[in-house]
Amino acid sequence: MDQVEVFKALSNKTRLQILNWLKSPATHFPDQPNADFENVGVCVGQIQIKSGLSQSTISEYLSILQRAELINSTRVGQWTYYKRNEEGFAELGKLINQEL
Amino acid sequence: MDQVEVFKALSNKTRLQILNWLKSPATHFPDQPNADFENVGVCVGQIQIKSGLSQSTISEYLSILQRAELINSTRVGQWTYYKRNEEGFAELGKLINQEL
DNA sequence: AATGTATATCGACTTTTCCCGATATGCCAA
DNA sequence: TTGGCATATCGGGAAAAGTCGATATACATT
Repeated sequence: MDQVEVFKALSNKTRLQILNWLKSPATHFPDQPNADFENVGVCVGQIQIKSGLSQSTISEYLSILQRAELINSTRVGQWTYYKRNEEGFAELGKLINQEL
Repeated sequence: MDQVEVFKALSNKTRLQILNWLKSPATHFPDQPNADFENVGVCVGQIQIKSGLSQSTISEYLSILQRAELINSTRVGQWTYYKRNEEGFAELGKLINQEL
């Protein structure tokens, strides 16, 4: 886990918001069809709509968060679903408490 | 504590290093004269020398860290001493565990 | 095979960050 | 009060991040 990379990923209001939305997908994305939040998460399009930013920006943001190991993706057909990677958050907590 | 601001402050290798140095000042700054690390911390010049970056850059970095509430400063004569603000780190830990 | 939909990638432009050197400010000593 | 340090601030140039629209890719449906 690259420290600078993870903090950069967290240095943006929209990306922080996305992480927060993904904490309770059923609440924040009630319109996702065939929702299977536990297993796969939320698809890009839903996040994009809710964010109000462009499709390309959100796609980019999601890969930044993924490179930082804060979320995971699963491709199902033409959709890519993203969900939080709680192991990454645990590692981040340890980093803050022990290394910073 | 502004979330984006604190993560931006942490998004830089040199600034992370400074925070780490300030964890054990006696080890990292053995040459500081009249060291009173517990009370005031380490002065700008010592940090600047150790970092290898310019004086203006380090002064700037220290105020970024201070605005993020991660360090405190004390002015004594012509020196400004900086030390870690452990309350800020505690708050950051809480942020990660509870809000992110 | 052709079309439609979801996502990723590309190219461009703007804003922010990274650093520097030069200058200003504040404090101390002669 | 003049000169010398320590630090802060200013102005700028280069690199990175933010954000978009356009295009490419990948899959699904007809």
